[in-house]
Amino acid sequence: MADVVKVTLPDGSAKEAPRGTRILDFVKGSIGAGLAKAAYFAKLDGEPVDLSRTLDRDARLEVVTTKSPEALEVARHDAAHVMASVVQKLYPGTQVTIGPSIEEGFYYDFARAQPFTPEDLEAIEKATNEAIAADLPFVREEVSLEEAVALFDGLGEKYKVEIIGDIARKGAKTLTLYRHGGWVDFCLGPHGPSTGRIGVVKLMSVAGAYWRGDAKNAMLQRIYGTAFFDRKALEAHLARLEELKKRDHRKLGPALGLFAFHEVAPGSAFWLPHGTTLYNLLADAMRRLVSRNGYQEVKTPLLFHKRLWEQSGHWGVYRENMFLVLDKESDPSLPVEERLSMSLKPMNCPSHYLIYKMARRSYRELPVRYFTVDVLHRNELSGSLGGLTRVRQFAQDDSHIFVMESQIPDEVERITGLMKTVYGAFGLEFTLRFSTRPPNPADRVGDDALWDKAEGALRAALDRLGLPWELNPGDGAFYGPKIDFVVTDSLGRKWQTCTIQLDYAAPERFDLSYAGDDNREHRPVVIHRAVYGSFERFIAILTEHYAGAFPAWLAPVQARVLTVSDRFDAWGREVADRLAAQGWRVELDHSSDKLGAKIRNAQLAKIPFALVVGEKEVEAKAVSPRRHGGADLQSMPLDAFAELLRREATPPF
RNA sequence: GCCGACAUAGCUCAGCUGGUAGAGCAACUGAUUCGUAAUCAGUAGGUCCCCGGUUCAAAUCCGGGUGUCGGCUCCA
Repeated sequence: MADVVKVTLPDGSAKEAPRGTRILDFVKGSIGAGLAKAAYFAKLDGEPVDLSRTLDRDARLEVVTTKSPEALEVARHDAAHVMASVVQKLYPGTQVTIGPSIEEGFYYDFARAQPFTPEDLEAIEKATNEAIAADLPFVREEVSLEEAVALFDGLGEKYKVEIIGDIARKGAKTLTLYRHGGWVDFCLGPHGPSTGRIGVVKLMSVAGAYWRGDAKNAMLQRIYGTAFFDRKALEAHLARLEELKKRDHRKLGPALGLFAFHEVAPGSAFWLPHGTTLYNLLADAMRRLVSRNGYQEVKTPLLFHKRLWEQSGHWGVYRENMFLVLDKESDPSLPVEERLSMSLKPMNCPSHYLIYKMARRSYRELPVRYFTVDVLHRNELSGSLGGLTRVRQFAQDDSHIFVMESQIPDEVERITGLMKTVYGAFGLEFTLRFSTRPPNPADRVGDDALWDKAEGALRAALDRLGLPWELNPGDGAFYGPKIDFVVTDSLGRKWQTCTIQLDYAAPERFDLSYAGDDNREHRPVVIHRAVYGSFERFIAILTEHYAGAFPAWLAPVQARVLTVSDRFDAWGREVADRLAAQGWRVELDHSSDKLGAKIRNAQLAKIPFALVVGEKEVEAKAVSPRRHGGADLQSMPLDAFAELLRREATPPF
């Protein structure tokens, strides 16, 4: 066996090193001191490893420096370890569980009878940063599972012992320990070289979290934090959080008169005049779009007898989420549970199936596309309600499309076309995620042949679209595979909005059929789809995306006329009236405020156009528009402004 | 639902260890008639989330409830 190993670098060049050389020493000696200083961890043949590991075989070596997002991810995991060590020092008797790095930071779950207070958090943060300053090396050690159990059992860490049991069941024989200072935890690694390299840690919040996320398990204390290599990056992150807070639809919605909540109706919004305008504009635009695309709008009952839900299967699996209603003519001697035999609909699908069944269908009329904007109710857990994104009452731009199997690819393409039109109009990027059958056959209906067919059809449709998509194996609905649209807003946040779901099960349950060209009965396939998703959630996304400054076509008030003084109110009034008569949404500010104040108020109300009217404008029968955001347009005749509105404020679809 | 925090005027917030509730903005009234992000003065506005308890006395302390917010596996 040669006592040198060949190390291939990312640029393709190869170097030799004595077998057993530490990666960090190799980098320092054979590549450069600068890289060694910036290095955080490394990859050997693509596998992440500590810099303290040795080169024992020929391998490709990639050095990951603190410039890489991957290094930050590792550093945050390092930070979780350091914080946990500090917590155990400060609060003896606290047990550790898990502490992963997450998208914007890290968390660590602790088992401790007493919750952490905000003051505790401050103390922990301070001590964590002190431990970082102490620059303790992370030391890796591999031990047998028996040794590990003995170690953690001895420390009284019963959650850790439980995790080791899981690891043993997965077939592992050894465990890697990481120590810093006198503290020890186990994890896959890698870690950075030492605590000092982490940078700066900021603790964000405490929260309860169930062990393994299951409400049946013990409640743990979770501490969320984040870490950055330098303070500046941390401050940028905190500034971004501030910006998010400013854009929060829960704040902007009531402030702009869009919607409000009241404690007598948790989870159900009151739509105020401006919000109702916005809601209706979105609904009207969608109605026009779908009616041009072969959809038929229908309205169905809100209240149904439970027999419908028994047939659809909801009564078994979804009953917890439905609002049940007492049938007062039911037998009073029956238990209340049985008298609650009516329910508010949580979904539109079954009623669309019933409409489909109200006539005998021919292959000639497929695809049949029903569209409904009706109020739906779902009884979400009180603790999960929040703003417009998690509500109990909402409406979807919901459709169910009945197709022959051969029509699936065309129909999916057609639906995706709608998505492109709509999301393009809002400047929202989206990516596609294809979810396939749940892995456990017990969690799905239909045999493998059916699933093969359904997945094949969706995949074929995806390929034809030519849009990039990623696979999300095993995440399909129990009745069929689906395509999810993940939208990215102006702040880079991702939202799962609409889905296209193939459903082979519902046609069976409801015995749906159509007469084919062979004059025999066939089963159609149902496609569930929504473009906005729910109006409530979509308005929340748009509000934050636009920071409340909606484009002119959507703005509840499109223009506000500002008179320079009340000598010009008559022309101001006429401007407002004439624009309103043409269907534009206009207000007049004839208060005795000075122009500067009127401008300011119009800006704060995020109205797209402020129309200044003074002496010049009266003489010229003109207005001087000023865009939200400050751009001052030249004075123009009123008709020219109306033309500008026609160009900019007409719904794009 | 569970864990934690919070709840004072329309909004943003102050109100110390218990002693008759305050500011700014908004609103209203008056004056001002003004050219691109705040004119001045005055007036009014409160079930201190709700229900109990302790106390001579509760926004404040205690208990219960409601609502809101942060969370409740991105799995060593």
